[in-house]
Amino acid sequence: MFSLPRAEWSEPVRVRFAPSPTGYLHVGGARTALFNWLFARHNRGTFVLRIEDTDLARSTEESVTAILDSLRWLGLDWDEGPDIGGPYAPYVQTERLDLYQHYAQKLVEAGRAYWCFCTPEELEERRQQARDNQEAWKYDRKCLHLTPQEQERLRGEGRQPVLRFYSEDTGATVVDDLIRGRMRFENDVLEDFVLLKHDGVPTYNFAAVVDDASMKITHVIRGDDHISNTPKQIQIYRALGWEPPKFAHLSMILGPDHTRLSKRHGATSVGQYKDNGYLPEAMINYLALLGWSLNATEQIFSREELIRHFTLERVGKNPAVFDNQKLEWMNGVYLRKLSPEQLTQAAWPFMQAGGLVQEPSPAEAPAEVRQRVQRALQLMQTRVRTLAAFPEAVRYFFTADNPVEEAAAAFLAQPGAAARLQKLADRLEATEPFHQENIQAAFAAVQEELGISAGELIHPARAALTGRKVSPGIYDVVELLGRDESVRRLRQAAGRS
RNA sequence: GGCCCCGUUGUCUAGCGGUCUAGGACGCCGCCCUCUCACGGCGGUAGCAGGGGUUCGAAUCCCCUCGGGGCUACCA
Repeated sequence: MFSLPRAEWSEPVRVRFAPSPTGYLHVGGARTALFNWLFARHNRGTFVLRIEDTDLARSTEESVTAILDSLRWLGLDWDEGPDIGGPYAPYVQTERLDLYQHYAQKLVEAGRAYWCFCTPEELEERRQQARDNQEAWKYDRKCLHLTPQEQERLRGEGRQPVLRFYSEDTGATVVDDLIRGRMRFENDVLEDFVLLKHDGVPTYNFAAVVDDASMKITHVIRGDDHISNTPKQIQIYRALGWEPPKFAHLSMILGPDHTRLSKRHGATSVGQYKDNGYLPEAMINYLALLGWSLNATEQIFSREELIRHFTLERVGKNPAVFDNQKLEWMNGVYLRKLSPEQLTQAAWPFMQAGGLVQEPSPAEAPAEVRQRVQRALQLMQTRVRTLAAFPEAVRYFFTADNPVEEAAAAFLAQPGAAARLQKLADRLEATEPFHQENIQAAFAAVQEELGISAGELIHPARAALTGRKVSPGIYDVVELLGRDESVRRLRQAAGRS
């Protein structure tokens, strides 16, 4: 049985991720971007990146850069966007102001929009009054029937009007959501919302519609905080005589307290996860599972597998709590998949930040240093879950005088410990060549000579060599430390105990 | 308050009327491996929000209640 190529007969898929540059890329935004990207790639469609910077007060250039950086780090590449252009450029809303003006004019001409001179203060007053009377507030259309003369007069007074949409009074707007099914909204609950702000800049609902339509977006996949905007947008499409795209609303990502995930819950930006030592592959995989699943049995998916299997039908509709523990576990899974070279490359910046290496990259380090770092990282590869944990985990391989943990000190304080360490030092000093097999033999010889168990020698040795109670296998530790350093540490500890 | 969305173990989820004494994953607990820790292997813990229907039969369909969330801006 062959499956037919998907969506081959209909128009090619075009989706977009449209962040507003008012901060960093949030994991919720990243998940939305990911689902759009997966949908586009799965359907061999186009993934568009558009910057929605109509909030002049809060949008910043730094945010744009940060968001683009995070998307690149995640490997979510776009086919059209602000930096690379495309057939529907520009991809930044503040560079498309003429377009919104043009369609605003069309709406005015069609009698579907009108100028409103009410000031925010006046509106607030009336809103408050409605609240006091326990009434639901909806813009009262005070300015709907202003004559041209009255409008002139108000403008003369220096009032800068907003443009309001004349929304439908009767009937209902139905949305057939690809994830949620049919949703129905009574039109009379919608007020005449603002299309153009007093400075002529469009509001989100207007700009998004004009752009989605003019950019030929076929599927709008976004967070469910936009569900209540959808009927407004559909009405705009209708008023302009346009065919609305298909909608798919993703449920929110929640914090542990089941409220919308926010800074209060700790790390929430993609950049923070990068800085905290997470791998982009792990992040992608984890985010994909937040709302999507193939069969609930498989958890680990490569990028290619996600693309191959991703469909909107398998996206769930219930909100998901972001689980840092599972992300961490998954990061560990991906960490263990890395080759020694990849591991070294990935962990290097953290090693540098931890002060264990000087060079900014493995390529710039002497081969000997590189080898040593690589080996140390390998020894900890199954024992650590984030890249950021490496420096602390391997520190004693790189520093001469290491603090001795309390638990480790107990091993050194045991009667006879000093003699054992002394003997071990002597043996190791004479071990040649200094490799695993011979090192193990040296340990065995001391044990036999002293008539003690492996643990009775190894535990104090570990304490002496690492200052810790736990470490990688002791023979690995000794080998990497090298003969001179191992002997030195053993004797030093023996002398102290 | 109004409108809308959602509701399977602590968390992510499978389940689309019978194969469910509800499966997988994270977490947690125990055992094995073992020089410690981790990895790995094995096992355990815990759930269909509640109540009414429909049906021979409901986690699955309908209604109500309850709970959670979102929107209700000249923010997106």
